[in-house]
Amino acid sequence: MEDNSQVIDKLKEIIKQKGLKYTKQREIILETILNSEKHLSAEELYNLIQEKYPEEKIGIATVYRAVSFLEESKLISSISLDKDTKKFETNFKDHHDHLICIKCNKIVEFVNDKIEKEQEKIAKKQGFDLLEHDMYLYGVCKDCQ
Amino acid sequence: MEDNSQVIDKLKEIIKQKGLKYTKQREIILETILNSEKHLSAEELYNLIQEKYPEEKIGIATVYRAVSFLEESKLISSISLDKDTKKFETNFKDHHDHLICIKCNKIVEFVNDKIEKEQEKIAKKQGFDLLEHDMYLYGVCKDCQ
DNA sequence: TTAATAGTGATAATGGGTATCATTAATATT
DNA sequence: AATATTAATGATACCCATTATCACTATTAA
Repeated sequence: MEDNSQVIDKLKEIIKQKGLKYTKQREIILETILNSEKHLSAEELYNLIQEKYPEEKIGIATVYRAVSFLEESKLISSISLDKDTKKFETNFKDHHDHLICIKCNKIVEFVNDKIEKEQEKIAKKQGFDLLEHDMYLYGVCKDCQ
Repeated sequence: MEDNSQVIDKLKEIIKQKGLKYTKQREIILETILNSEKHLSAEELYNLIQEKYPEEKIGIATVYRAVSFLEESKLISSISLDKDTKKFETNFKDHHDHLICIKCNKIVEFVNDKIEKEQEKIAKKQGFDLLEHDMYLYGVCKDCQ
């Protein structure tokens, strides 16, 4: 996948720049996140990898370590809702915001130009050069009402 | 404190309406949250209460139960950042969003009606009943550019 | 090829949060 | 006011996601 290899190159850069070591495990873990349509918990990542790369035997501790490293390196982000464990997604999808059901934790992603423009205005008015933002809307979805 | 007693009245109402029982413990826990300037974890709440109400002996389990009940009742909210445990604050402060400078960490609070209305629309379109939201804008402030 | 050491896998340990249960206390009824 | 009902509490055992430990492996630089 064209896009993935660019992100993986970033990982290589970061690792080299920090004087660390590039491992197959980190690559597989990052790639699995890149290929996923949805947010994945450490546990889900672990299971997915066992299915998809049965010849590798990546331990759950390595998954936790990698995910922590990748987040620190700003290649992925996490959200943690309620009693659920933390879930991860790549930072290299098109930008989107989140609408989250507080009952079933379903996540709907969306983009809204009006809001984006308004944010830009707010920042400008305060003299800020706007770089990015996070927006989470919390509510109850149709199924859970 | 004038304000607190109004919120405590709400608690009494909710409890009566649900056919539950009003206890000193829940009142103390809610009051402690209302009086705090900052977000408190269950542990911090427990310690604060032991200091401030040494004659009471409120168990940590009761703190967890109360906090969970209060959040469900929409009297308080929680956030959980990073590896931190969940922290609670009253819902009876003014709502605001955050504009944050990534260089000097300055935080500017703001409210924007247009965005609030747009959020409501987005949620409605997806069939969600919107309850609350978090919005963080990240950028570089004038002084740091 | 070798040396140095970061990374890994297995698993023990940790700790925040929950379940259990005997006891206490709030409410409704008499 | 006394009583019956049952929700709430405190103490603590328990659970389970995450982290720490440690012997071993694999990557990098020389």
